[in-house]
Amino acid sequence: MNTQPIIKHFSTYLPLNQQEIAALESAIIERNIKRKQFILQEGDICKHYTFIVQGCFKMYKVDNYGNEHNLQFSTEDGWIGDLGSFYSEKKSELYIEALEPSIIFQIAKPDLLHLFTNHPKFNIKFRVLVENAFIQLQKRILQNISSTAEERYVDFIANHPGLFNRISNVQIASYLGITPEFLSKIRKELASK
Amino acid sequence: MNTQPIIKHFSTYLPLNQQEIAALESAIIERNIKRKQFILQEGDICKHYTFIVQGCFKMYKVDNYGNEHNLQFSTEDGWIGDLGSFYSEKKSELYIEALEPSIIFQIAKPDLLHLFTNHPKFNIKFRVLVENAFIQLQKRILQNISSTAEERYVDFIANHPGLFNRISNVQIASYLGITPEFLSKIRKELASK
DNA sequence: AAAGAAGCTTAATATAGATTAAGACTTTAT
DNA sequence: ATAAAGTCTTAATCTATATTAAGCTTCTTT
Repeated sequence: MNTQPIIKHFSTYLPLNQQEIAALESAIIERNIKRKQFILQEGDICKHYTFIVQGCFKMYKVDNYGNEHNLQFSTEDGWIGDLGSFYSEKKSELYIEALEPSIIFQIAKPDLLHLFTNHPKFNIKFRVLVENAFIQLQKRILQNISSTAEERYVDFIANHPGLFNRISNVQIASYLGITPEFLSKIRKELASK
Repeated sequence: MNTQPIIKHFSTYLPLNQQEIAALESAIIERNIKRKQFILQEGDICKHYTFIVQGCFKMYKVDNYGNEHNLQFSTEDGWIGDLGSFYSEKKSELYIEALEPSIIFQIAKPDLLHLFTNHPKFNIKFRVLVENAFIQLQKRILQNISSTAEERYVDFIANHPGLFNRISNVQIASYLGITPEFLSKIRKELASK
């Protein structure tokens, strides 16, 4: 198991010493995930924090009409998981599914709590991780309550230059909260400008 | 200065010892805020984490057309602040304004970082605070991309039983991302059901 | 007490975005 | 290699929500 990607991920923010690296390595499990494979399904309890070494995932909810609504995408060097379910240990309402063949590292809750207790640095790193994710979500909420679909699409493309060539417009529409047909219309209008 | 409310707030989650209470007390500044008074304005850097002892605040953005969009309300026993500006030390795009005469405790950034470094318990508490806020925001995003305005209003009322009698419908409409006129129409339809 | 500001509602009209349906194209699985 | 599944687009029609404007009511300030 090549743990370099996650060690690098942590060390960029706060360098880890040998002890901390060893503790981290003993907490992670490597998994290979196929395209379309789920790592979380509605009704499951989310038991792991997942770090993506390679690949791409979507996290979404299926509503009462069977429609999917994408809450989040994550790729290399990012994290994914249903924090609500993870901490409350209640059933999740979300699915997490691989959009590409992927390699992930997972940390189970007891192992994460052990890291928090014995190596304060991880506590800090995860506080900062969640703070940053929170700040991003706030921006998205503001956009959702104050911008048109076209503005949101333009902004999504600008802020996710990597993703745009990697996932389908159907997935992007679901993230923006619009139908694929309307996204197609928006793209046509933008092209003619 | 009666610091009981904030000590109780922390102790409910993780009891504080005498040392920690003393450290917390020396970090906080009490302020009385009048109705319509700002504790943050666009262009300011957010220098404090704010705990609300009594009263009610809204945090909002003013868009290019001069329209306000409410991102968050907070009341007694809650926190408010622009975390993005607080941690990045960049200018905020948000306003935080009292909707009622209020009493707050503020912790300046150096004092908070000092607490984080010297009393790990605060690190944990603030990680959990942000995690919970993050989980709530995720639910709100899901609702925004998957529900009608009527569903969002019904849900807002159900989840904020205290607020509903306390703030105007204009403020609620701004939070939901709709116009006050349309909210009025929704309320009429709900009443006739 | 009076004046002004803010809040709530109604209604007519306009627009953003959804729905339905269909056809062409591309990718994936057998 | 072929069928099946998924993708993208177009267009017609429909619906949710915005805009504008007006009138009435309730707070807030002097």
